[in-house]
Amino acid sequence: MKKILNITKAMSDENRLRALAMLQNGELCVCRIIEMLRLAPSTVSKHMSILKQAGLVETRRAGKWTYYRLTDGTDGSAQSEIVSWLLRLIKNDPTITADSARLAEIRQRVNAEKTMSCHCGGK
Amino acid sequence: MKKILNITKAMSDENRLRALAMLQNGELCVCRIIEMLRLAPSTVSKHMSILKQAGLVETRRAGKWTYYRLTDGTDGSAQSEIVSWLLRLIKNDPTITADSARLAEIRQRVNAEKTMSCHCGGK
DNA sequence: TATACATTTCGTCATATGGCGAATTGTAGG
DNA sequence: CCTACAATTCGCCATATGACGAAATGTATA
Repeated sequence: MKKILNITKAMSDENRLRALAMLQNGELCVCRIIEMLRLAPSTVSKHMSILKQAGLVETRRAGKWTYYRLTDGTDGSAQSEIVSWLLRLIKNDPTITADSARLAEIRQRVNAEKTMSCHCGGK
Repeated sequence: MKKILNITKAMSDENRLRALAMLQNGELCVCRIIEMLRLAPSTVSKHMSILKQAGLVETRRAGKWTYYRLTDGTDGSAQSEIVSWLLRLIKNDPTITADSARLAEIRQRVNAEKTMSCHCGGK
């Protein structure tokens, strides 16, 4: 029961849903998610840890960066089922489509800055 | 988004999950749910209205009683998918199995009291 | 209409949650 | 080692949530 509540509680916040939706297109480092959600780093970190605690996302450390990705859904686990349900439902939400567009821009910019030392927000 | 959050928030409370699980075996009047959850009537009423608002349950009025049931799942709606996922997951939870056992007792007692005027709790 | 009973609504309280900035931790590079 | 930067943890605040009892509402029946 505790486990299920972890999952449903993790899904019951708009910003966390937005983060999950963003991750559909592949892993993102925290700084990118911060940029997308326009929230304080500490806030985003907390959100991501809640998603991770629920088993909905996994992390990969690469140097100074931590990359988050959706938990692999090929195992038919409870998490993967629910996440695919969720993502299918919110796909057409205005907020989500706006996020997607902005994320595409960010990916382009990041790509262009590949050679620079700072990949994060790069002001 | 609002709609999805209504659903996920509705699912992110233990007592509401217990109520949903109970309804798998058929509709129940509020007084029975009160008895199962051992919560104040006002509290249970609030919980049920949240589930109804999310579209997870429907009501039927019969005289003084209001019966709640799971929303019909034959339409392949978002709600029915998520509820079946949820119920499958919590089926083996200790709290839920205990609830089921107690519900069976209550159904028996109620059946025995069919001829009495008060069907609810019958102290 | 008056009464009883099931349910809901309202007002209140304690706790949970989401937000932030400051301080801390971990890692790469000078 | 010392600095810089990504990310997390901590402490605090405002709001949301879940609990209750009291009062209101709806319905059947005397």
